[in-house]
Amino acid sequence: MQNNCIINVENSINSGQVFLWRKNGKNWYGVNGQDILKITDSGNIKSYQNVKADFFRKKDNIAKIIKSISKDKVTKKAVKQYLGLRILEQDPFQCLISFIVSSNSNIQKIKNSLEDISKKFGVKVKFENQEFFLFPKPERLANASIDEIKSCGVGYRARFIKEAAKITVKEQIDFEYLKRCSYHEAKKEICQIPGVGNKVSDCILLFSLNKLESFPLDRWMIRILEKYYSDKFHLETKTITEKQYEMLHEKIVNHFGPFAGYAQQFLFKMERENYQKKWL
DNA sequence: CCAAGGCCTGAATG
DNA sequence: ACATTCAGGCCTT
Repeated sequence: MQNNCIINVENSINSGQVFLWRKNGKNWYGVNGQDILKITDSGNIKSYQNVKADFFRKKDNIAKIIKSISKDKVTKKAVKQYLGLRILEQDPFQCLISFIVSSNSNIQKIKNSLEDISKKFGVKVKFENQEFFLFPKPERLANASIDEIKSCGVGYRARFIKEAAKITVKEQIDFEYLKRCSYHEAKKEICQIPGVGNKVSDCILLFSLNKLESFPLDRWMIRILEKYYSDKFHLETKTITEKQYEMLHEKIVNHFGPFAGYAQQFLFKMERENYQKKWL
């Protein structure tokens, strides 16, 4: 019971949720929208803007969640192995752009691109004697040229980024509303944004909009399902169509329950570690 | 509704 | 060296 309350900062940051983070000595520093966060090894957060954000989702009853998602041997093992791994609650706009950038890419490149975007369009600040660039505001990216954005190494995603920023500025998307409404409603809304499909939207919903039943199905998760859950979720085709994705997600929520997103995060972390994949 | 092909980029593979 | 291939997908045909 007590053990379940521990937060493992390292595992949480190094699990493919966030990209603009670096370790300096014992402390982690990261960009979260218009804020910079410092996390000490004991898990205390200091905010550049003095904002009290629940970055580690302490509001979640983690003991209850872990009990809820531990439906089979595989998740039980993953949860035990990476106890303290948490879903992070990020700035929604940064999260949106981050996962548009992530599509058809990999962690190192995503990190590089996002760093370039911050440097080029974000405001430089000093925090604890270190230099940081805040994540650009939607207005700044909405007004940037496609070529300027492309210079950050994002290729064809540049126009998606500009368009997503424009939609945010025009308030055609309301993150505060999306935080409150249902998973399906929020998903429908956010999939309207160009460059945001099934997988990317599930990441945004899980990591910034409070939708814990969201279960991003990327290549790794599909591989994991094939490897450990072939009896429960039979996957025949190589490419997952929209309809199949939807049906698969329904089966997944039926199995793992309303906090399926946590199960996804533990499984993803476990398998990537098994293959010794690099993080930040 | 499904399948196939194209897309920026850079690190890894042959 | 150089050419493929591939990587946390999405969009168009």
